[in-house]
Amino acid sequence: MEKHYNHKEIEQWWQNFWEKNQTFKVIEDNTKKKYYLLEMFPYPSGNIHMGHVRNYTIGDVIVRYKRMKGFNVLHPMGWDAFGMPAENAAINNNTHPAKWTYENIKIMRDQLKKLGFSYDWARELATCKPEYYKWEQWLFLKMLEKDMVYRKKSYVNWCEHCQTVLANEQVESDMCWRCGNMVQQKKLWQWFFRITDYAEDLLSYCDKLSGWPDNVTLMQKNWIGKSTGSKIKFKIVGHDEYISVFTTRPDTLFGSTFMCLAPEHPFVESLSKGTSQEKKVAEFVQKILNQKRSKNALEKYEKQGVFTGVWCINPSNNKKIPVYTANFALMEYGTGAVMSVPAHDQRDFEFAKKYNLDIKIVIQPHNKVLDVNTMPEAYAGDGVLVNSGQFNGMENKLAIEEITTWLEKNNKGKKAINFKLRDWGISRQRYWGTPIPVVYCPDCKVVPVLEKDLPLILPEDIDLLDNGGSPLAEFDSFFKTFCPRCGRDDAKRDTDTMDTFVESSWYFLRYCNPHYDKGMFDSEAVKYWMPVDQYIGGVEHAILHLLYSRYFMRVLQTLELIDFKEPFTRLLTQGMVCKETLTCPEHGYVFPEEAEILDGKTLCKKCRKTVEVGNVVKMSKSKKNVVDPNILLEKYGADITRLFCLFTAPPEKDLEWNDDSVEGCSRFINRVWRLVLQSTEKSENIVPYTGSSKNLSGNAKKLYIKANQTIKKVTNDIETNFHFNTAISAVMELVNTMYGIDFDSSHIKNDTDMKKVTAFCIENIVLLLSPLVPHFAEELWKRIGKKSSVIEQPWPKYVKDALATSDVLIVVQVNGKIRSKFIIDSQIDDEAIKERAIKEKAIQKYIKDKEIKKVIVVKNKLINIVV
RNA sequence: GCCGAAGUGGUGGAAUUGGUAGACACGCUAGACUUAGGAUCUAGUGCCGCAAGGUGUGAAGGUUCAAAUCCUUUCUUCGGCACCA
Repeated sequence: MEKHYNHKEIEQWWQNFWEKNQTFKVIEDNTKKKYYLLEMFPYPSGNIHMGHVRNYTIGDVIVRYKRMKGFNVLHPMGWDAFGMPAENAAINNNTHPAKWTYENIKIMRDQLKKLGFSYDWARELATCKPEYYKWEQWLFLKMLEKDMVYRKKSYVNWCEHCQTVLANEQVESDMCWRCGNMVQQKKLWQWFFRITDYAEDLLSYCDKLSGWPDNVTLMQKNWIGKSTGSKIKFKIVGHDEYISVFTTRPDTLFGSTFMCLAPEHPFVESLSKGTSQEKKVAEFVQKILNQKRSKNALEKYEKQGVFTGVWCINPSNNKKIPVYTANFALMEYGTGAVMSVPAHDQRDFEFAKKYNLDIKIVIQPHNKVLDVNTMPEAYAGDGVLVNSGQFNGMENKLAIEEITTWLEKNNKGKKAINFKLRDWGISRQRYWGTPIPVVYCPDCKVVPVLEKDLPLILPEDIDLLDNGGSPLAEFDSFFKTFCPRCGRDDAKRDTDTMDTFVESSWYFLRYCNPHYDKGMFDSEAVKYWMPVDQYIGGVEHAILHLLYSRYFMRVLQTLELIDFKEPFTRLLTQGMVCKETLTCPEHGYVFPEEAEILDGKTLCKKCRKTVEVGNVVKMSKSKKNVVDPNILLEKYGADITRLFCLFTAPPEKDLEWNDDSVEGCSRFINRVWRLVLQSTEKSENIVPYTGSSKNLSGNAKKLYIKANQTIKKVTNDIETNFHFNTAISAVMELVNTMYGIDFDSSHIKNDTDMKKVTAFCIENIVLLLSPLVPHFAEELWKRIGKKSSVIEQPWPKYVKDALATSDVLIVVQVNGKIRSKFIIDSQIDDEAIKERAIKEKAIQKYIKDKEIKKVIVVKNKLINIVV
C-alpha cells in the first residue's frame, strides 16, 4: 500500500478521465431541475492568482455537490478579455494586446484545468472576439433607437504631455503615472447609458434579493442614494434667470444666507462675466477643474470658493444673498447648486466662518438654546423653527412639508426626488475594447452603423502609441469611412471603445449558448438556464458590476428580449485572499521569495537590508504580496490546494495566507488515504451497515451515530451557507474517532457489526469529501472496489434515528458560574434534574445555607441555580 | 470624508442565533516508533497560580439568572467610492 497520496499521477489520470468521458458537458434537459452556477469570469492578466483559485474552488464544490443531489448543472468559464492592462503590457513588452491576451488565456486555461474544475469547456467564451462583441454593438444600436443612450460632454483626466486620457488608477497624486506631469480635466463628448431611468426600480428590487447578503444590497441602496426633498428656485438679481437647488432640508430655507454653485455650473461663467469678480472666478474654476474630481479625492481638499459677483433672492424672505462657486458643490449631484445654511450644515458652517458670511439660526433644539456667536459647529438635529416668518414655532419635521406646500402654492418650488446614481458613462478613449458603432458625418451628424455591417471589427494589425492613447484615430482604414445614411466619403468613426463593464453585464446570458449566431443570445437556452442560481465573486464587485448587470437585464426586458429583471438569485461574495506586504528600503515592494528570515529579521536577498513587514492586505501583483498557485500545484497538487482554500476560512471572510495551514491539509489528506486503504485491505466484500442504530451496541453504535451526525453536519453546512471549513472539521472528527479505534484488537476483529459500520464510515467519508477533493475521492472510490465514478453517486443520506444518544450532559451553574456537570437520560423531567443538581457535592459547597431564589433549567443542556 | 465589513489563545478559525468560550487545524512541549526524520502515532497546551481558585472574546459602560452574541460610546484594521477589473 502506498503511504502517500501521489497527486501528480492521480490528478492527471482523473483529469484525463473526465475529459475523455466528457463528464462535465451539459445540455438542456427538461426532465431535470436545472442549476446555474456562475463564478465571476477572470480578466486574463497572465496567471491564475489565489483569489481565482479560491473563487473557483468554492464554485466547483457547490457544482459537484448539486450534481450529486441530482441537478442538471451549468458551470461555464470564459474571459473578460478587453481592458487596459493588455494595452499597458503591450506598450511595455512591445507586443500586441490581442497576442498578449490570447497567450494569457491559454496559460490560465491550462492552470484551471490542472485544478480539476468541472467546467463545460465547450461553452468557453472571450469578450474580445467579434462573435461576442458584435452583439454588444447590436444592443448599443437598439438602445440608441430607444433613446436609452445619449451623448454629452463630460470630464476626463487628461495628460497634456502624453496627449492622452488617464484612468483614475493612472493618476498618482494628481500626476500622470507615465510622465509625471500634472493631470488636467478635459471635457470630451462621451456616450452615456440612462441607468438613472431605472434608479427607482433597481432600488425597490434590492429588498426582493433575498438570496443576496444584506451588506451588498445595502451598499447598492446607498449607491443609488434616493433622497426626497424639494427643488427650490432662487431668482438671480439683475437677470431673468433662476438658480434651481435641490435640498432635503427645506425647513432650513429661511436660514440660507448664501448660494454655492459647482465650478462647472453654466451660470458661473455667464453670471460673473462683466463683474469685478470675473477674473478671480475664472482662475478659481480653472484651478478646481484641474484637480482630480472623484469624490474621495474631493473630500481631502479644503473647502474653498469664490464670490461670483452676483446675488440671488432667498424666496422665503426675499433677502439678497451672495452667489459663490465652491469646490464642494458637485455638478453631478442634484442641480449643481447648493443653498447654504451655515447654522444647520457643518460644511456650510465651515465655509461661512472661512469667508465671513452670515450665519442665521432658524431651528432651535429642544434641550438647549443656540447662539450664533458661540456655537462651535452647525446644529443639524431637530427642533422648532425661529426667524422663519409664518412658520415660527413649528416642529422642523412638519415644516419640511409645510414650507414645500407653501413654495408650491407660490410657484417658487416643488417636491422632488433626487438620486445619487448618475448615468453610466461608457466611452473609453482606448484601443483594446469594443468599438462604438457610430459614425460622424459632416451632414448627417451622428449616424449609427447599419446592423448588417456588424460586427464593427476592432482592427488588430495596428501599432500602439507609446503615450497610451488610442491608435484608432491614426488608423485611416478604420477611422475614415462612408456615412451609412448619405454615403459621403469623409465621415469619421467614433474612435472610443466601450467600458469593459459592458461586456461583463451580460456574459452570463451568452454562456447559455455561446456560439449562437442568430442573436445576442439563444432565448430558448436562456429560458431554461436563467436566472443564475448561484453567483460567486469578490466582494470588491459588490456595487458596480452587479448593479450594471441588474440594469442590463432591465434594458433587455424593456426591449422585450427577456422576461426577468434580476440576473442572480443567490449571491456569495467571497472574501479576499490576503498576505502581508514586504517593503525593502532600496527595492520597494518585494516578492516573498525575494526575502528570507534570519534570526527573526526579514532581509532582502538582493541588498541584505531589513525588509519591513507591512499590513495584511489583498494579494496583488503591484504589492508583490502574492503566492503563485503554480508552486502549490507542483508541490501539493490540486486537491490539497483546494482543501486549503476551503478549510482555512469560511468563504465570505478574508483568507490570510499561511504556509503551515497547507501542510496541515496535506497531512489530513494522507491520514484519510491510509485509513481508507488500510481498512479496505482488512474488510473486503463487507456490506456497509445502513440500518437503525437500535440494533447496534457499544463502539459500533457510537461510531455509527458519529458517522450519521457527520453526514448531517456536512450536508447542513453546505446547504445553509457553504461553510466548508466546519464541514471539513466534522469529517476530521470522524476520521480522528476512527483512528482512536484499535481495529487489530481481538474483540473488534471478530465484531461483524463493527466491520459493517466501518465500511459505512469509509464509503461516506469518501463521498462527503468528493466535491472538495475530487481527484482524491475518485481514486479512493475506485480502490475500495467501486466500478462507477464517485461524481455519479447520489449524495449520502443520514439515518434519522442514528443521530443522538439517549444520554445528555447537563451543566450545573450557581449564579451563572459553572460548578459541576453530570450525564443524565434525556427523557428525565426538569424537577428530577433540579433535585439531582442540588444534591451534587460540588454544588452543595456553593449553596450551603443560602436561600435558593430561582432555578432556571434549559432543556437537555443546563441548569442555573440563583442563590 | 462618505458607504460597507471585521476585531475571539502564539496562529487560522469554532460556538443549532442569549445557555459548557476556544470544536477542527497550525504551532509548541513531552513521549513512542525508526538507521534516520521536516514521516507516522500517543498525550498535553487560553492566561495567572504549586494548588484551591481566579480570570478571559479590541476598549469602556449597560440590559439579563446567563452576553463573543443584544444596547450605548470608543479604538484599530480592511474593502468600495463611478476610467483597475
